[in-house]
Amino acid sequence: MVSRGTPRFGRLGEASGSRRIHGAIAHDLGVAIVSGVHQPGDILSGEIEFSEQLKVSRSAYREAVRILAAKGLVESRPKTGTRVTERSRWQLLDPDVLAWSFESEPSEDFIRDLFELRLIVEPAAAELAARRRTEQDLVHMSAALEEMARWGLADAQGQAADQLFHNRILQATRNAPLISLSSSIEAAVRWTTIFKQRKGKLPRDPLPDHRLLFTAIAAADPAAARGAMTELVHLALEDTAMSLRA
Amino acid sequence: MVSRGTPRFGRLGEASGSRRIHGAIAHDLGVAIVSGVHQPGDILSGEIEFSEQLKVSRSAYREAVRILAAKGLVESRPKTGTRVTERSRWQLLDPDVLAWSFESEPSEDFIRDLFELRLIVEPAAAELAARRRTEQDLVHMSAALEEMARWGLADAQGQAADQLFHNRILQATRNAPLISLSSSIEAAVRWTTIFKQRKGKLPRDPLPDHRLLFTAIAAADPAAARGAMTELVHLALEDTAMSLRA
DNA sequence: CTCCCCTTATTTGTATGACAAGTGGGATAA
DNA sequence: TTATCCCACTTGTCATACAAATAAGGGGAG
Repeated sequence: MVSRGTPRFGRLGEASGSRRIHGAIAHDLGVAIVSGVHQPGDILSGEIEFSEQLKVSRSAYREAVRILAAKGLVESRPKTGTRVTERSRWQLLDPDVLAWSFESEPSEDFIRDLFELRLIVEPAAAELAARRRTEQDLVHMSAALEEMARWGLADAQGQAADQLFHNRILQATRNAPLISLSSSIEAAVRWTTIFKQRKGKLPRDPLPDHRLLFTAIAAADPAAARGAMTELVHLALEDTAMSLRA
Repeated sequence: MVSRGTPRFGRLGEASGSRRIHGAIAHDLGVAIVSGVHQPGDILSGEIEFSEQLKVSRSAYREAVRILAAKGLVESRPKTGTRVTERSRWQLLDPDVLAWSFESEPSEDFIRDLFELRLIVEPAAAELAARRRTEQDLVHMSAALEEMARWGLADAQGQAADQLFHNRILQATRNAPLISLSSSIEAAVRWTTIFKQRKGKLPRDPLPDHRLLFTAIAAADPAAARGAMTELVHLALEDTAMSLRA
């Protein structure tokens, strides 16, 4: 059933969900599903058989399935078994599902769709931030921007600062669901963007555009903030497409 | 620890996740968390103790916790126990989390934020639909609209047709992540809107606005489609706010 | 007295085996 | 042929035992 040889052990870091066995299984199975190894409609082999193949207990395997079911990837019923649900029912914007998607060379279409969504949401978020940011928010953004400039964008610290800067902007929108959505997407995309540094360089230095965005938000200029963020997302799209094609 | 008396049995229908015990526990615990009974930082009593209180096996309880953890509501580690994570890490847009939120009288703020997000996403979706809809899409939308008109909006069949109509529009965007996002939100909101029919009536008959939206999409007029959808979301906001206040 | 390491108790994680419940499909009878 | 019932198969639940992780407290060295 499962075609992978016998990985068993999750990757190295990955922070959350790889240490415990059920997390590792969920991860591997999740990747196998989003990458098309198990296609919608496919029925996974029974719990006993599958768990024996993986050499884990049925409990651990079942907990993994519960995780996947919670994200809409599978659905299990007595007698029928556990089947992969159709793609339209997957929680594509769940952070884990996104991460799994980007781990296995997502399709061009998916990238396009995702950035289309970003181009809808993030400029609007920037606009809200420009309207609602407090002085405190500006202090935070500015600090992150400084860090970004100090370390450079090739550096890991610089990447972290970049992420922090964008997060500060989201916080300024004071909209929890919007923050939840955007940070999920940004985190997933940024994950892949790390590789871009190795092969080839950036299409263009993004720092000036970041400063422009900050200036617009500081000036409480919604239209300018929207425009600057739109530009940044476009840049990110080029980066991502480039790093995935290479 | 758990303050609820002894429900044990989930509600009546609810379709998914209430039948099996682990689903019921996840549901009850999920509601308890989003409604603030267990606040972020709180540590739930140990697995043995908690599962005994609920009179279920430890396995069933653990599977429930896995579900909640997959949605970011809790986080469990050895020795420390299972603690409710801070709200910023919750997957607020997960269909189940949304449903649980609406089950327990969500705060005004949350409603406001959610509709703010809808006002960002859905008009944009309508715009995309106007650009990309095929003749086939129009046939589907038209059929749903007819059903809506036939049954009326007070009827369950009419509600279903309404939902179908909006879903057809989303399908026409050809953007899977956007579909995933919008349908989650719409489903959750519509769930509450069912109650509105009982007490008080609608602010205004929404059917003409629906027809306007359809016409705009059929005419491939993105700007008009955006405007019409914006109007519809505003209407929905009034409905929802009204039904929750009452 | 302070700091560090190490032991230990506690909690989650995994394993195993047995039984209950549900359900699709085939056997059976009209 | 059609409808009904029964059965085998799969997931769901339970109970118990043990392993692994780790926060906290205690003891020893400086």
